[in-house]
Amino acid sequence: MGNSPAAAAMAEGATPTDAKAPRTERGRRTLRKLLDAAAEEFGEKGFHEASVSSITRRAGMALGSFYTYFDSKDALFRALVADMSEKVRTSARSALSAEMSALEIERAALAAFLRFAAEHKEVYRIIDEAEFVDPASYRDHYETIAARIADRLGAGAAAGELRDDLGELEAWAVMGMNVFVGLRYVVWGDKKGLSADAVAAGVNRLLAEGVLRR
Amino acid sequence: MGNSPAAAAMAEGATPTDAKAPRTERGRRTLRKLLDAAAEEFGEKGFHEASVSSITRRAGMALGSFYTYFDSKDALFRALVADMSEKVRTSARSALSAEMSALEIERAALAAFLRFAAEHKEVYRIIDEAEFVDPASYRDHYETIAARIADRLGAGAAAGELRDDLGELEAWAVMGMNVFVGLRYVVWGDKKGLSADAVAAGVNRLLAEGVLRR
DNA sequence: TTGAAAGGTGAACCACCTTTCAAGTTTAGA
DNA sequence: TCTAAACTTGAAAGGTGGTTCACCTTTCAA
Repeated sequence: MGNSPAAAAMAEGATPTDAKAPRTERGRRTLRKLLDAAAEEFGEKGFHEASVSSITRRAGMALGSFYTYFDSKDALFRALVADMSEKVRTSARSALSAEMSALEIERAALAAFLRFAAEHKEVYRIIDEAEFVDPASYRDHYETIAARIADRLGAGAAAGELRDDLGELEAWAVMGMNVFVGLRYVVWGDKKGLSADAVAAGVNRLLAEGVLRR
Repeated sequence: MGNSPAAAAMAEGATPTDAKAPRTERGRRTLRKLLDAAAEEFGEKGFHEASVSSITRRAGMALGSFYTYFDSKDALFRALVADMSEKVRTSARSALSAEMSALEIERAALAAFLRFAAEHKEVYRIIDEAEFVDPASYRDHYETIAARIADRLGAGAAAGELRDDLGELEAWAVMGMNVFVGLRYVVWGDKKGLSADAVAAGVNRLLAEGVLRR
């Protein structure tokens, strides 16, 4: 939140028309307030319950100003999804380093994602709702992440650490595990639940050993 | 679709007031047409884009008749979620038999779920949208399924086949894998994609062996 | 200093849909 | 057969909230 999500949205695949680029410093500040307010509002209420007037109220500006920055409520939502999607990917990637083993990489990526989700519980709601408001972004989000996981698995295989028959299917399975344990232990988790590291460790052991008794 | 979803909804935890029980044969037919039309409409358009008038048009009846059977659009949606949720659980359970090994049970459950999803692609949209329209049902749906998976894993451990430290975390991980491969290969899958059995086999191998090269 | 562009304002417009209702038709059981 | 209850009908009430617009204020480069 706060670090120019519009610019991030532009850098990604989002249509340039999603946000109208402000030309002055004041304009950039206002756009940022709008995006932050929208993340809160959509996160709390969901797309349809959220209202443009409530978002502008939250951002401390008049209703009409909204349309200086976005063509529609939908366009705002699309910009937000692109931004969140980017942040999710960045959060996982920044936790990785080259000297980790393939398994450590998966553990670190999941732990980082879980920590990010804990700080930004809105991401789940916002990205999930994109399935209905902006299906293309939704699909794109998960396909991009799956592709990244598949790459990591491929690299692990090339290094001789992982099975060399891992592909897209396994990448989607790993992604599904990660998303669902995040939903359960981070978004719905109570205070005394498992920590991000504990969850990541458990999932990692599943990847390493499977479920069979040995 | 068609086998008295209202009754199923009642049998489950859904509020009895979600659907008003018809008293004549004609009424039961009308309620069924309404529920089937709603499953189509919500599946295609999502909750908010769907309209009561379009649903009644699809069902071939007057707009006003809707309120003979449901108090609101929300109530209809709730009844539908309860019904779909029940069907998902039934589909997996009916594919299992006692003489299967723990691993075979997981494979069969996933294959059955995938086949069900292939025939009822609306389930994904309807259940996913419950996150926004009826959060309690959404959470309930996944918690119930996770509990069932956890039970199966526990039984496998008791039989000496599976690790005896598998719990809720692993159940959520398995559920996540299943849901996501279903999304990718069934809901979004093209004609020439992997079959339900091929997907289930791949996921099952992950459960059996993990990702490490051996 | 100045004026054109950028940004801000909020009342009002309007399209869309859920829900109601009063009046008709059908069903089922006595 | 008869009648009360069940069911059907579609026009219209009523609410909601996204979007527009004409006018005002601020910014900034020349």
